Amino acid sequence: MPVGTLASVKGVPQHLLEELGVQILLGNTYHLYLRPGHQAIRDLGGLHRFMAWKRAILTDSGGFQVFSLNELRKVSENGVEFRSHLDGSSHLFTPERSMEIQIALGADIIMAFDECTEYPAERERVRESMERTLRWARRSKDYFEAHRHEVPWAEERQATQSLFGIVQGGMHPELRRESAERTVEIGFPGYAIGGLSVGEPRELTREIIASTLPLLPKDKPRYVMGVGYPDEIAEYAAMGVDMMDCVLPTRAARHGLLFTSAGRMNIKNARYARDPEPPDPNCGCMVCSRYSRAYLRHLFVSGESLAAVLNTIHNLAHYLDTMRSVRHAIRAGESQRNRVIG
RNA sequence: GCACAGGUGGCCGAGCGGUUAAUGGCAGCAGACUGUAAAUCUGCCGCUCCUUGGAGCUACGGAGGUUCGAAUCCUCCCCUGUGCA
Repeated sequence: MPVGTLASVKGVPQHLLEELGVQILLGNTYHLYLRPGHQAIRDLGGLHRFMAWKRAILTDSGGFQVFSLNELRKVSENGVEFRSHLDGSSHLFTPERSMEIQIALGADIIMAFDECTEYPAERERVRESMERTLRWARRSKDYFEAHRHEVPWAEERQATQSLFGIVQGGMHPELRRESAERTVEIGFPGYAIGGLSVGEPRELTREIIASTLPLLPKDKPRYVMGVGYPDEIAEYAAMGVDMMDCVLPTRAARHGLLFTSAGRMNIKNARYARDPEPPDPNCGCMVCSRYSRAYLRHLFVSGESLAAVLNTIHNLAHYLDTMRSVRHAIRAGESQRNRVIG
């Protein structure tokens, strides 16, 4: 899932995202609440209509901002008090508030309000945080079920709109287990593993995913939040992860880092100044089939906004291709198995 | 010709007797980025060596001078800008 925090995948218009084959976008509760405001979006017919995107949308609950806005927030049992990064004003996010906003945005998948625990953290601190996330999950679900119909588009969306729970528990497998089991107990149509990619070694990320995944129902979507590099997402998918989101392809693109079949490529490097090759000769995307490294480098070092646009398109294409090949492999594997079984 | 104001490292621009290889910014080179406070951030950036940390050399228009010590003070010269002839 490409990340479009502010109802926009920075630099890439929706029709191009469709052309790239993007099926679902991620938006953010906290940001859209601050601007333009969830009421405005609701009044404009919901986030899909507002941003002219007919395909699926998932909204994050604001839980990650509990982590990322570390300096600007205060966590209590009731919720989190944020100081807006835009103007410094104070805002209280509770599970109920997060649900209210997300219902008003009207995404297809909305996320329970959680606390993304920082790393490193003392075991007790992680446990406390995990317990709070569980209580918030309960409250999120209760509010969602009681109020999900209070939007103009409730009927058409009712059958499909769903609330996902989020597993926390830091880097402690036992806490992850407990979090997973109790989240499943609450019952959601899909489950996320949160609290990863917060600065821990990549090896740890994989271990936690590996140990947590089997604890989540196989017949429900399993979503790892905030990962990863191309090789990582393929690996996680192979482990059984169904969904992932990450700002990496888009942010890195804006910073001049391209992901290619040969690995990372810092397109701003001087060595590409006279390189007529496409960024990735093995990539069939609309950027690689048309532009050279030399041109992309020129755009980047010149500060042309087209650089961000083209780099982002390529990186998204690369990520989407990666996932497409994962799907093909899965299908091939299934037919292989069916053949064996059949 | 006269009067002011200036000439600083690739560029712009601080410094105006010592702690100054010389603040900043730009340009340049490289790195980071993982549920987006990110078109951001970090490092390097006179030359040559040993390569932790150092050593040597060359530098603030030019040439002299004052001083223990000068980009900083003095003299002359060159150049640039503005104004007046």
